[in-house]
Amino acid sequence: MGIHERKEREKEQRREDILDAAQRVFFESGLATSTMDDIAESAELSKGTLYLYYKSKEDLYLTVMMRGMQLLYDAFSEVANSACAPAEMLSRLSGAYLHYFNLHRDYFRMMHYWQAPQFHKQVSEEVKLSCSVLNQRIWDLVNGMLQRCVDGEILRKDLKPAEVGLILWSSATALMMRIDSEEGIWREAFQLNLHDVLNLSNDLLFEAICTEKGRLELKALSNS
Amino acid sequence: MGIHERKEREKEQRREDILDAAQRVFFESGLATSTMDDIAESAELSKGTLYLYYKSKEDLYLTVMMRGMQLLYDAFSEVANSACAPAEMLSRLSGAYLHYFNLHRDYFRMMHYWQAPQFHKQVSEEVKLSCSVLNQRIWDLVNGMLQRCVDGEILRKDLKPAEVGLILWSSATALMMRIDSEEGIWREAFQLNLHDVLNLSNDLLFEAICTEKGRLELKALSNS
DNA sequence: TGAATTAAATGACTGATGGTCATTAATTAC
DNA sequence: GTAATTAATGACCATCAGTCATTTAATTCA
Repeated sequence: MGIHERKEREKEQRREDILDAAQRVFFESGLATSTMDDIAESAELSKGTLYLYYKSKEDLYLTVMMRGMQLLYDAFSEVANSACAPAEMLSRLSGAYLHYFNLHRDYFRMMHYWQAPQFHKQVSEEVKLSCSVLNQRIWDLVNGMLQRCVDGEILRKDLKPAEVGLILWSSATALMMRIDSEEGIWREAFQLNLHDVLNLSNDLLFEAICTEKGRLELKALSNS
Repeated sequence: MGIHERKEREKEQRREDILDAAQRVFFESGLATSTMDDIAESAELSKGTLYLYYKSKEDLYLTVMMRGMQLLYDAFSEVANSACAPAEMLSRLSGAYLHYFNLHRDYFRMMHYWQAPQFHKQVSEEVKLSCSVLNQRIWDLVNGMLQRCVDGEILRKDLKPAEVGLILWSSATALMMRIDSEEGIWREAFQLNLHDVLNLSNDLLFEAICTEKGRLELKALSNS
């Protein structure tokens, strides 16, 4: 009796269709100015139906955001699974995040909301938990890679992998946020190209956290 | 004819009273769950009156936030005006930001909203402009100090002051955001004290952006 | 096949809340 | 003391997230 299974599939499909519609609307208008009626119209469903699949607008927003987190996970995963030396892996990891930012700016932007609970009003515990779990998986993946860099004597042994990851991630993300919302201002007021600043910031930090061996290998990679 | 002036003063006072009330409510509940009725009640005024002084809830929120920006400006200003050597000034500047974060966490938190326009819905152009101007003044102040560090051969000559400022600011702020909302998670999941990570991140960056002279003077300061 | 049952979808409705405006109250001017 | 001006009010409006009684469609089973 495959009817039950077919129905499950259809339900899952509907969930995805709604998410597609929500994504279109949120990408277009942001959280504040998107309405559930807009999303319903875009999905060609009634508003009530949206609520059969998602508990609140904020849950829907964060569920779209999780697609973005999953893409980031996949990108990092590919780096982690590529059989390459630690130094190259570190370089690729950093490159993957930059690539993600340029390619998936909309998802990147949504992640701020997750980071700032003071703007949450109707986020369900389930969705909060799902986000946390996915977030944690990304960090575990990154920390694993960084641990391999420590073991391979690319990163200084006196630094914990999580510590290094957090430092690199923080400075890069904060600069990306600026690029996203204030790139023009910084170019005009201070003659600064924020993409260059981001590269510089990365270079400085790598310089500071790598072993001598790591510095040499990274330099060799960037010259090749 | 002092009546007109007295009225101006009273109006200004009322504006401040409303802002005090808004601050109490926003600090207590955040933007999303605070209501204009709450603020009106806290101010012992009718809701209509609030709108004689502020155009929208979001304007009110950002005006409270600007108090926080002004406090930061004042703190930085004090550092800039203290007659001390560039190295000590740099050290104090960094310390002032950390002190600000610990002392004025509520204001610090509000600043995320300003940084993320995708969550704006009713922010007026006037208030946006005021925020930008104040923001710019802070950056001018910081850049002036950093320029003095370059001139005093504390900071590397090949780095633009604005570049250095942005890099230091970005990494510190992103870590502070984590401390504010996820301190417990990082302590439990990764045995990381985020305050230590923040210090480490600062040390690494200072190491990378200072001249040899600067490194020595900063080390001397931290030992004294 | 068709009546009975279950499941899915609907959209009119409710409640909350940001924002408005005609009216009232208070102050000032003459 | 009265007219004119200014400030404050709160009932009201509009929007929109979220609900639920009803309808529609699909499935079961006699």
